[in-house]
Amino acid sequence: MAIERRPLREQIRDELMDRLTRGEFAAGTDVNEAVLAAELGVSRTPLREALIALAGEGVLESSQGRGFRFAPVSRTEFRELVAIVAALESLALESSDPAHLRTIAPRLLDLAQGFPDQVATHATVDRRDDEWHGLLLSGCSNERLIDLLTRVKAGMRRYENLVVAEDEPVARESEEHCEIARRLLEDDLPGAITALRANWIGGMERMLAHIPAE
Amino acid sequence: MAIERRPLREQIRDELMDRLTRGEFAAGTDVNEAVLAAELGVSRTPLREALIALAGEGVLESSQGRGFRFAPVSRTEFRELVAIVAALESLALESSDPAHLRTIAPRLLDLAQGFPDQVATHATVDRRDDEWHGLLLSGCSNERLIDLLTRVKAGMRRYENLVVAEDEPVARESEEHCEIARRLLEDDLPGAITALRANWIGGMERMLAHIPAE
DNA sequence: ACTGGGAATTTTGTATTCAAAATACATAGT
DNA sequence: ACTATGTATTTTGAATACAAAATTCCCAGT
Repeated sequence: MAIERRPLREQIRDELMDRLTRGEFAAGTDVNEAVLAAELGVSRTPLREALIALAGEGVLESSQGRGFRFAPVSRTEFRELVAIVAALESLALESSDPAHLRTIAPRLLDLAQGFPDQVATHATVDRRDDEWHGLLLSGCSNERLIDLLTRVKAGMRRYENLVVAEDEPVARESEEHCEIARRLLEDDLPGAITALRANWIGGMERMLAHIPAE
Repeated sequence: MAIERRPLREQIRDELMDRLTRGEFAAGTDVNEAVLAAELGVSRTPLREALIALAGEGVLESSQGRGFRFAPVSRTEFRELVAIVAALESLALESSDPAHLRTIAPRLLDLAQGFPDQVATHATVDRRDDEWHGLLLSGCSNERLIDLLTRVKAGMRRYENLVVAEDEPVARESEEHCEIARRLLEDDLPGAITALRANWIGGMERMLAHIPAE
């Protein structure tokens, strides 16, 4: 077994993202470095390094002398982020190998239809969604693009746990994914991209209902 | 006069980007933290914070125990970055207020035609180009997008000083900018976007000639 | 001459300390 | 009672100190 040795700052970053996804940090609240460092069992140095990395992704904000705070959420910013992700995923799809897309299309369709269970925690829905989009983009060889997408999506993570209960949205999302997969099956890349955009815009509007007006 | 007080890490980051743009750091070379910190007259702590921020932008890479190094250049990565920037600027243009675009179009045209001086250092050409694109995107209200573009472009900065001498490219660039401006004057947003994409792709190909095969 | 092993040295990663802001608190004055 | 001002406390920002790798260099052995 290859023992893994990653810098503490990266482990901390991941741990913080995990906690953020679990909704442990309220948007807009300050980070107390000493307290958080103690809680994680590390010193402030690597913690601050992790905080700076997260600030670069838009997860945190910082101001002179006042330290870091979890970035507040806003409808405007959410719309901005969705527009960016939609454009980037479109680019990723556009620059994917068509042959590969055809290969994964059936699996995408399966995944989209496959889990019709109504009872699903919000976290699992999101995880499944991430997985689906991950597969969709698996044929994109633009590494910087994939990297960028990952980071921008990290910046959106804090919006995920704003939605408390899911019901109709799951079905819609699933239907939209099917639509995209079907387009890919038919080798209709432009159609797939349009459907993908619609999926993001639609998901955004469904989500917006849960975000308080700023 | 309001005295400015910015964190050291940000000043260091800017200084490093400046030096990088001036070509003081060769791609692929290691950063010696102690030496660089001494040179800048700061301690390693804020320097490392700046390095981590720059690593998040792709300017630097890091690996466990081996510290930071300036990211090597590659034709592949350059193509990836250009594709990303082209897509993001397209989105920015697309989501700009058409009225505002019409307003700035004459100025864009002026700027594009205005400086036909053959003798221009590489740095001034780049600065002028940045300025032009900055004006082009000045009507984009998507702050996160502008932010992201700035960061991705920062990651491209190290490619700029690979070009040693300019000659024909300047004229081409200028001509392409005119084309974009003219489209905007005619309220032809889709046409402007297409021209913008062509501008990026064209600039990329001109640049690629100067990047050694990996 | 070349390879392998093992100190010595350098360099990074993390913790701790120190200094300077910012915040909270208390007290005096109105 | 409220504001203002000065002081204590907390918290961040930066520097230093320490520990753990990684690298270098040297020498023995083949």
